[in-house]
Formats: sequence, C-alpha cells, structure tokens
Amino acid sequence: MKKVIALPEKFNFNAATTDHGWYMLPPFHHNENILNRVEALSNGNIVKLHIHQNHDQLIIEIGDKKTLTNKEWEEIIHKVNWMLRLDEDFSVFHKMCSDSQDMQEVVKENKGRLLRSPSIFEDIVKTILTTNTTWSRTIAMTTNFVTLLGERYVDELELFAFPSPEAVLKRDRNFLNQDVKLGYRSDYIYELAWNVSNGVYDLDVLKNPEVPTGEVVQKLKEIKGVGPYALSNILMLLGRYDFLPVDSEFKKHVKNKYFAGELPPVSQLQQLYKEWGEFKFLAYWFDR
DNA sequence: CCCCAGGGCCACT
DNA sequence: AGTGGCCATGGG
Repeated sequence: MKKVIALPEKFNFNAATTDHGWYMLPPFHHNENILNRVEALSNGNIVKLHIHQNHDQLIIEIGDKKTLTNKEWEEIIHKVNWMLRLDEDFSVFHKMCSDSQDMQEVVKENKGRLLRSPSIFEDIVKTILTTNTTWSRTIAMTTNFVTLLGERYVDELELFAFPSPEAVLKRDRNFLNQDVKLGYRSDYIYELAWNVSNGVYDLDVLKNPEVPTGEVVQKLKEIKGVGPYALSNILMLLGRYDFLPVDSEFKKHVKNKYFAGELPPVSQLQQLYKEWGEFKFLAYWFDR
C-alpha cells in the first residue's frame, strides 16, 4: 500500500527531515533517506509509515499489508503534510537569504523546512525533554517515554507510537520519574498530559496561522516547564520564527562567532538577528 | 566530591 | 522585571 503526493516546486527532503535533530527522536527513525514512523490514527489503528522522495513526488508507504480506508489515508496525508511543512511558504525568507552573503546555501539547497511531529502535544513533550540536559539524555528520555508508554506496533517488538496524554495519566508521576527517568520534568509532563486530556489546553488551535503570535505566546506561557527557550522552540515548530532560542548552544555559537569569547548579558543576546524580523529563529539556525 | 547539560519555577526584592 | 536557590538525572 502506498500513496503519492505532489511536492512543492522547491523542496529538499533530506534537508526537511535532517536539518533539525527531531528525526533522531522516536517514534521517528531515519535511515537511507527514508523517514520512518509508527503512528496511531484517530480510530486507534497503528500504522508504520515509510516516507521518501522520488523526484517531484513524495512516496508514503505503509509497512504492512493492511488496506487502509480513504479516511485513514486522508489523516496520514494530513499529518505528513504538517510534519514536512509542505504548505508553508518560505519565499520571503528565501528572498532575505538571497540578499545575505552567508545564506546563499539556504536558497540554493531549498532549506528552511524543519521536521516536526504530527501533534503539538508530542512536540511540547519533546521540547521539555531538551531542557537542562544533554542531547543524548533527550534521546534516552524520549526513547524511554515512547517505549514504556506508547502503543506497540503489532508486527514488531521494539516499535511504538508516541504515547497519548491518556496513556501518561494511566501511570503516576513516580513512574515518569523512576522508570522513564524524566527527573523533575515528570511533574511538567504529567500536568501537561492532564490539562490536554481534560480540555484545559486546546493545543490544536495553536496550529492555526490566523491566530496572532501574541495569543499563541500567552497560551504557551501557561504551560509549566515552558520558559523562554522552550517557548521559542515550540513557536518554531508551529511555524513562527520571531523568537530566538537563547540556550547554552545559542550562547556557545554567538560567543565564538560574534563576541570573540566574551558573552554579553542575555538582554543583548535577544537583540541578535534583529534584521531578520519574523525569521530570527531560522536565521540563527542556518547561521550555525 | 565537584560542575554542567540545547532551563524553568518560585520566592523574594 | 530582575535575581538566586533549587530541581532529578547522568556524564565528565
């Protein structure tokens, strides 16, 4: 079973999947230019997706012999569309890059798209799991989270879908701490799952580009565990690039590149990439 | 033992 | 609005 989607004229599959580290976090897997992922559909069906590019087409294959309904395919295509930002317009950003000496490669290679998860819940959880830790620990925590709480793909022992908020609530904070080893982040993740599951947070509305960024910022700030860095990262995942992710990596980068080893106060760091307006995050990202 | 990691919360100014 | 102590965990 497979489906073929026409791609935007300017599209770089390898860049869209690997220019950001998200492809290394389960349930994403990536090898030999194929993006793989176990996905739970809204009707409970668990499918394994294999996604790759063939010229101007995107091929989505299902890793088993199941026949999917049109409605299921519709959901898959909708999710893949979101993950790879197929509908997002990068023309303004590319125009700015073409006027910049250091950003020619972005235009030439059609860069700009950064992989994201189908659901905001998943991307917020993963973002919180990047805070105050190392990337290797983020991978470990995410792997534990998916393996211990996610629904298993029927045909293989080690493949799981990303856990639903309800799956998290079936366990307690202690399980998240001791077994999933999320540390103090356990309370944040548990509370997020509770608020999503009980309708306190409506995360899907944040996907709507019509909603002003200021409103999105206010809603994201309500989430415990989401500070300035996480806010910027989640906004990027939502397709809003106004805020810089000022974390240890950001500081390391600008310290070497712009301040010759002498780091100014954070208030000054927030002013960097100002000339990039609503594309500050992308400007920083592709400046590295 | 220490410090830090792609930080953030809370209490106190 | 800004600052310092604290937070679980693992690696150096």
